[in-house]
Amino acid sequence: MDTLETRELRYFVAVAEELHFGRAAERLGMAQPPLSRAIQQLERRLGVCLLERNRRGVRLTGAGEVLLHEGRAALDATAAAARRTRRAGGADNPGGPRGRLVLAVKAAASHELLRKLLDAYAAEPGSAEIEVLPCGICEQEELLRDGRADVALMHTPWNSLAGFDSEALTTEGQVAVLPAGHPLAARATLSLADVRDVPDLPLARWPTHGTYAPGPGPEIHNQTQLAQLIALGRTVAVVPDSARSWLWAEHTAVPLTDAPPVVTHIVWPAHSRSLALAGLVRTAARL
Amino acid sequence: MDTLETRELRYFVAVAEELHFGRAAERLGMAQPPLSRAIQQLERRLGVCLLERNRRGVRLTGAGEVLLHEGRAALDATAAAARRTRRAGGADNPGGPRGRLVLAVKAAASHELLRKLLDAYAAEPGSAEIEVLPCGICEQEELLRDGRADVALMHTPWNSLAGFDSEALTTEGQVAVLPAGHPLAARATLSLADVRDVPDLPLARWPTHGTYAPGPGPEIHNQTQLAQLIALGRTVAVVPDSARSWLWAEHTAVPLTDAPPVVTHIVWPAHSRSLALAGLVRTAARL
DNA sequence: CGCGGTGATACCCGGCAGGTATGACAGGAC
DNA sequence: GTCCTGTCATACCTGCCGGGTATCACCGCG
Repeated sequence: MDTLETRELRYFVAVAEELHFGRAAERLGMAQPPLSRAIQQLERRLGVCLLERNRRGVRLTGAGEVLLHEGRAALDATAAAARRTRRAGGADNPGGPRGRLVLAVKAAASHELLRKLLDAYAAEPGSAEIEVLPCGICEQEELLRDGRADVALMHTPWNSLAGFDSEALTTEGQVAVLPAGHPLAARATLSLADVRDVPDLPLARWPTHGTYAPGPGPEIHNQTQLAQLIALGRTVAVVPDSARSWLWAEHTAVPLTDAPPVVTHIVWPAHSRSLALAGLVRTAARL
Repeated sequence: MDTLETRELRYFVAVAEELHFGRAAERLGMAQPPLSRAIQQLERRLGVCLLERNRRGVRLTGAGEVLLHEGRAALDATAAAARRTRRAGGADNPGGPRGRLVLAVKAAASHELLRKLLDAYAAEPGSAEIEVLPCGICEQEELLRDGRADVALMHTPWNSLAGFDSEALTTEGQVAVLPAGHPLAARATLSLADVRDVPDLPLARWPTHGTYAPGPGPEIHNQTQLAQLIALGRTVAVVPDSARSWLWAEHTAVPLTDAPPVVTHIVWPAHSRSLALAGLVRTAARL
């Protein structure tokens, strides 16, 4: 009578994202009429109008917005249930590996810490196998939510940690990375205002969920590209202390006095009950 | 091919909780054979053995345990999606009430704070209607997860806050509530060890998720009952400072020196995006 | 005024969810 | 041993509903 099926949620999320029944149906691999009917049924069953059909296109109502957000969360949760169950399935042999953990890390961040953590955990008795999944910083939350990863190393203030359990591991300051020859590179320290307003060195921009904030600086896709652009004297970047390990000879790092400190956390889904995960977190907390 | 339907999750959770196909089928309002078949299909599709069928009864495998936990979370999420969408449906008229918020509070806790919060929020321009949902302290987390409530006032260390966003509001100490005539009632302060080891006054026990921890003290169902048992000289209780407001003349409250402080938080689902909720949290933070 | 593009409707069909009847098997009472 | 009982699995049937195709109704636009 009143329990949503995941099929219905999948359909609605597709329509709400495309705002177009035809395209949504194509994405779902089905014809348009059954999709229309399914959405109508959904609206009737919920007793709520989800979409506003103007003759030209479709718009979300308030309730539609709510269902889009909540539905995505629910779909993530069911996908996570399936994935984690599948992964737990192989490890039914007692005495064998106590499961496998997937650890999501931002590519090339916290090398040092990651190495120490993996070594220390591998030395624990009865430790599980750890699969390291490199990814962009914005994907980590999604990976944890939909079960593709079990645990992640995240960095505030960039990641939000909302909805997860976490434990802080290390704190570090931030530095400005400048071309070695630049006048500012001679300074002992800088402030954020200093590096934001250099007319010949616009601040590099990183993508957030695939899109770039507006600004004069170049759009950065990866760390190598950033390093090159700095070396060429085209931009400046603000990065955590530990990033000094990948600097070139043509780079100079100057400490920033007023940049927010970067805290590395180990993060996992709040309801997790995995023994292997508990062991990894305990090991991390002892580092 | 690989996406779980909520129907399958509902079925599996029922079987995993009952550990008995017949009873689970009855609970689900269906016959046993289709249920058996559905679970077999689920196992085949996941490629994982979930249940160990010994001729006498059923047991969960490791993967089954995982699916029970994750599946419950997924079912809660879909139920929350349905409920929140339904509730958002009424408020489609712009200019009308900006939605309605359901606030879960432990019955009879934080009277004072609640009153101040409701008054302050009602005075805000454009504030939503607040429905107060009294409940036991253990139900609050479930209510938030499955969408029956949007926001709650919780009290650490009893509630866990894991998986939610929260903001601390007030901190208070705890007191021991004793019969007025008892020798300990004459003391200016007490320690936890003092009240735990009184032979004639065993510490009252509150239920946790419907069950009681073992111990000598009486099992308490509600606050009135507790008050009466204390007045009769049958038990002693440890409660937050603010509970002084409901004490009887026959009660004496003595501050505890080493009890953990009780922090009242306002708590909401981490992914919530409701304007009304944001307003309420802002109001609470200013108190 | 036709034409293209949108979502809705009408109708049909096949698969699968669900029911009933029954089987297979283990354990207990005697 | 032989019942009987309680368990889950199998066999088979049926009706519903999810999905497909064809078509309609409507609007905006050249």
